[in-house]
Amino acid sequence: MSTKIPDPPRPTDGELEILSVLWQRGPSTVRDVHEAVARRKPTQYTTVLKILQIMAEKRLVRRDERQRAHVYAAFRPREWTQRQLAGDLLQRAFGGSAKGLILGALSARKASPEDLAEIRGLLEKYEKGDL
Amino acid sequence: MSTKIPDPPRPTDGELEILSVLWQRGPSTVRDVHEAVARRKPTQYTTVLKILQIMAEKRLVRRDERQRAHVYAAFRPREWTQRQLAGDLLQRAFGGSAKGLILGALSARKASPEDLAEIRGLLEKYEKGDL
DNA sequence: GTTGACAAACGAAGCTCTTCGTAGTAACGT
DNA sequence: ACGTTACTACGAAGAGCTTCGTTTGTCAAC
Repeated sequence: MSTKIPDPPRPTDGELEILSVLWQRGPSTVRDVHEAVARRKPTQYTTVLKILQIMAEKRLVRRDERQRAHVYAAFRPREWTQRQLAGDLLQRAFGGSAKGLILGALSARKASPEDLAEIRGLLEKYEKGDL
Repeated sequence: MSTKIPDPPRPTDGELEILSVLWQRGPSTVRDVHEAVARRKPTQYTTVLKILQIMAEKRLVRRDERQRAHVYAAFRPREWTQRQLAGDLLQRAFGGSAKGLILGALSARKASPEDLAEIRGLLEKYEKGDL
């Protein structure tokens, strides 16, 4: 019998910013995260710490307390959370129409030819059911 | 010289729910919106009213007060807001990678063959710069 | 005009998110 | 041992979102 782990809630803006750092850096101390965050936005060390603590309660991150400087890591893989967020927005703002969301994504930001090629690849994979 | 209208802020969850109703129904009274919302989630009339009032302040909706029952309408076209939301999530959660967002959208929700065909159409249009 | 209905407006409470100051605590160098 | 540094923990304030009860205003019918 497996321990049931409820899905974590949708991360807030601040939490997502921190998750992005963890996705990029891998398991990190508060100091690491703070440095990364503060580079883009003046932020207090304890603010980052507090958010990370709350995220740990919410199971958005996992905390390793074996060292004095605790090490935090994203609880779910990046892809999992991203899929969650995409699906959530899809549902809430696009009435479930993937077409609409993709149109929005394409028009909101320039995609390179390489991106487009990759996207085509995704479509083919998807049609074959490989996704 | 045109009067500058600042972009409205990103709608909250509750606001987006109401926007969806307005997108679907077009300009509506509070009563109309409330009926639509209450069908999916027990909600008080005055709650919907309050949120609509706040949305009017934020310029998320426009209010026509000529009738006793004020008529509310989305301030920006649906497509505009959707593009905004897609771009925002793209930036915040996918590091600007449209590929990632599209992958997320596809894997989060089943897309029909017709959808896929339309998406291909979008890609072609996009490559031609028609978007 | 008084009453009844329906609508907007107001005010407050509860909650979450964010932020920061401060206090406590463990490790380290001298 | 002592003071300094680095880190966690705690508490509270401020803002925004949501919710709802209550009040105010308007209109029409009698």
